[in-house]
Order: sequence, then structure tokens, then C-alpha cells
Amino acid sequence: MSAALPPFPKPQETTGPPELLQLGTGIEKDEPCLRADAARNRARLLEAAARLIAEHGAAGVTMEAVAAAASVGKGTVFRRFGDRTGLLMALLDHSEKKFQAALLGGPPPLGPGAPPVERLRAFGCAMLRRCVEELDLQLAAEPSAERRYTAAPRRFLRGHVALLLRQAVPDADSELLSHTLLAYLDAALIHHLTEQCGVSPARLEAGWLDLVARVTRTRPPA
Amino acid sequence: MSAALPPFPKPQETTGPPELLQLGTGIEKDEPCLRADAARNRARLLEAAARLIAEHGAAGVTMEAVAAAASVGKGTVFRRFGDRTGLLMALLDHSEKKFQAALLGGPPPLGPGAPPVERLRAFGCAMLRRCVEELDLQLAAEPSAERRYTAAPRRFLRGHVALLLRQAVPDADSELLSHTLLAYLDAALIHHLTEQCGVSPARLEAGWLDLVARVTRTRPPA
DNA sequence: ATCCCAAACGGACCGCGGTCCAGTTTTCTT
DNA sequence: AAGAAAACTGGACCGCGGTCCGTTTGGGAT
Repeated sequence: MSAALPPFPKPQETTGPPELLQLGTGIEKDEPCLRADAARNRARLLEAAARLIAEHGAAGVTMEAVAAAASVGKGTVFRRFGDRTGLLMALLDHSEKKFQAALLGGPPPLGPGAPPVERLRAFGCAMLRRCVEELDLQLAAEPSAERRYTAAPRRFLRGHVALLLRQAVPDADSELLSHTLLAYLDAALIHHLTEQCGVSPARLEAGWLDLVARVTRTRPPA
Repeated sequence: MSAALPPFPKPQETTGPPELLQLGTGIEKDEPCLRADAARNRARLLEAAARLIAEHGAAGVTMEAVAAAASVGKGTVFRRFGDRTGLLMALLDHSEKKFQAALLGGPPPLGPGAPPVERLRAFGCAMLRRCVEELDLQLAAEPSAERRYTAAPRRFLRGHVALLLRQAVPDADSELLSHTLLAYLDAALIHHLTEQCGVSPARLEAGWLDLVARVTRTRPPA
């Protein structure tokens, strides 16, 4: 019903490279050669959106407002980014890619080279920090319940955790377990705990380390 | 900004008894004495909504449609249930209360009387079954990211898990851990895993038992 | 029986996300 | 250089969630 026909010629790969960085294969699809004017408008839109967020918070970012601020038609915004979530995710894309790169090729313990459990610990702490930085944006960019688990960034992170988990606890159902671990790092949860329950970041980190220890049946560090 | 003034005289306790069953205190606020016509319309609306869901699925339940089907003004729907989520949650309320009752006073291992870890296991399996039954409704009733963790039913479930957890693993941060456990039982996740990844219910249950075992550092049953 | 007012009502109204399509611009082909 | 297909554009348009406010009504007080 909702996926009947693409509203536009292409539903458009939403946030730039959609499948990018498929776990190890360095293949990037790169921008699929947008037309000159399209590329220019895309940049304008992203810049306008960022400005609006800075000024009025993520809630004030209306598709119409972004279009107007970029001196562009409303239809253009949707053509380029698919929907509001797509636009917001595109704004997160840069930091997302940097994070992915750090996971795949950065220095240990985040990147390869450290033992898996240690990488898991580092992963969670890094996620927590990143999440706190961009909290409102991450919150606003959350897709609807049906798409939440199929969004590209999420899939990547889950794959990564599942991989580490497979190494650390080969006897477990790492696919299911990875969902559980990732849920602890959910933006909405972090938001709730820090803003509404007064839980300190330190406690969150401790909670993550403890969780990893329990799940992998190892002893907590230090 | 969004919580400035209640849109209506009362934001209205959304889904009937809001705080009901505060962990052990048998206090129920009961309906705060709705006027006769209000009560009648409330019933009509719930019935109409249920019918619409049965006919067109949860997605087809428009506030306007519900109002029309109940021969009632649109404003009335919002006055009574606050917003769309409120209406949907009200539809789940009955099953919700039954479940709460089973947890608080039902026979073991779900209710009191069994050791905490065993109750946790039973809790998860029961949740999984209940979730599968009402999947689409649960999915549609999911509140926005900001309110997801403050909704009354969620709070109750979390409190329950935290309680069991405190008994089973007194040395852990049971508040944080309870969020993690509950996340495994999230409707959107269950939906994703079963519908889109072809994960069988049996595997989900096994995953839960394993998760409980790891988190409580006990051995898996059987 | 009558009065009175808080509570409830209902539908006009608004803003936003999302769609559509007629017209314009770019780029490819020959 | 010219023509045509493909890609892109913009703004009118739609439906829905949510709000507002003038009107009606139930039910306690007298």
C-alpha cells in the first residue's frame, strides 16, 4: 500500500550513499552523478537545514521552511531526500561516516586490533558520547517504527556489533544479542535517562561496561 | 513550547486510569466520574475504533473516521483521548490491565511465588506472546520518541522488571538493566525480526531465556 | 420545577508532511 | 549546432493530526 509506486521517478537513495561500507568491502557507490543544478540545490538545502536547526532547534525544521531558506521549491526537497527523516539523516551522514571509518580502520580499541570484548566496550562508550553530542538531531531523525531497524546506519552498527559478538561469544545467538546491546545505546533511551531521570553519563558508561561483561560472561574491567 | 497550555481544559488522563496499579498499592483511580453523555461517547468511540481497525487495519484509523463512525465531533475524540496514540493505547488498555493483574496477583511463575529469575523468564515469554497477538495495534500505538519511556504501561513493566532484577542480581544497576531487558521485548523489534527477518517465535523465546541467563549470570534452564 | 455553570460538544480552522504534474533546464546524440 | 530524451523544478494540491471557540447539555443546588 505505502510502497506501491515510488512517488517520484526514484525514491532516491535517501541520504547519499545508502549501502555504503558493506562490512569490509570498501565499495562506495559515491554520488550517482547528480546533475549540476541538482547537486547545487542539494548542498544549499543541507546548509539551510543546518542553519535552521542551529537557530530554531530540530523541531523548527519544516520542509517548507528549509525549501524557502534554500530558495528552492518544496517538491525539490522531497525529491532529493525522500522525506523529513531522510533530510535529517543526511545531516547526520558526515559524522556517521567518520564513525564507521573509525570502526573499520581506526586505531584500537575502537578499530581492529584489540580483542573483541574490548572493542565492544569502546564501541559503546564512543556511541554514548556521539549520541549525547547530537542528541536532538538524532532524536528528530528517528524513523517510524516500521523502518527503524532497516535504516542503513542502524544496519551497519548492528552488523558490527554482531561481528564482535560472534568473536567474543561464539555460542550465542549474536544476531538477537546485537539488537539488545544496540538498544542500550538508543538515542531516545539516552535522552530519557539523561534528561528526564537525571542519570549521569558516567553511570551510563558504567552500565554499558557491566552489560557487556554480563552478556559476554566476562569479568568487568578494573 | 509544546507543553505550554493544555489544548483542552484537561489534557485528560489519556487512557482511563493513568497511574493505576502503582506497584502493589491496590489504588485505582477509576473513571473520574465522566458525565453520562461523555461516558456514552467514550464507549462509542472505542467501539468504532475497534471496528475500523478490524476492517481497515490500524493504519486506516483516522481520527476523523473514528469520529464519524461514532457519530461524534472530531473535537470530542481529542478531548477524550488526547491524541491518536492515546486512543490506540486505550484500545490496548483492557489487555494491559489483565496482564498487570497476572503479574501482580496471578499464579506463578508469572505472578509472585516463584524465584525471581524464573519469573523473569516467564515474563518475557508472556510478553512475546502478547506482543505477537496485537502486533499491529501495539506498533501503531507507539508514542513519539520523547514520550515513549514515560507512558504509563511502559513504566509499570519497567518497574516490574527492575523489581525482579533487584532480587535476582542485587549488585547490578537494575534500573538501567531493566531498560535493556525490556528493549528486547519492544514491539517494533519483534515486528522487524519476525516479519522482515523471518525469525521464528521459538528462536525469540530462546533468545530471551539466554539473555536472562547472561544478565543474571545464571545458567540457562534445561 | 427552575436555575446555573462546569463540562462536554462539534465542526471550522491551521500547519505540516507528502504528492503530482506541467513546464524548464541539462546533457547526450548525431 | 540542433534536436530530443532525461532529469530536475516549483508550487498548487491533498489528507490528517491537532486546536479553538461559540453553543449545548447534564445534573447538582435551591
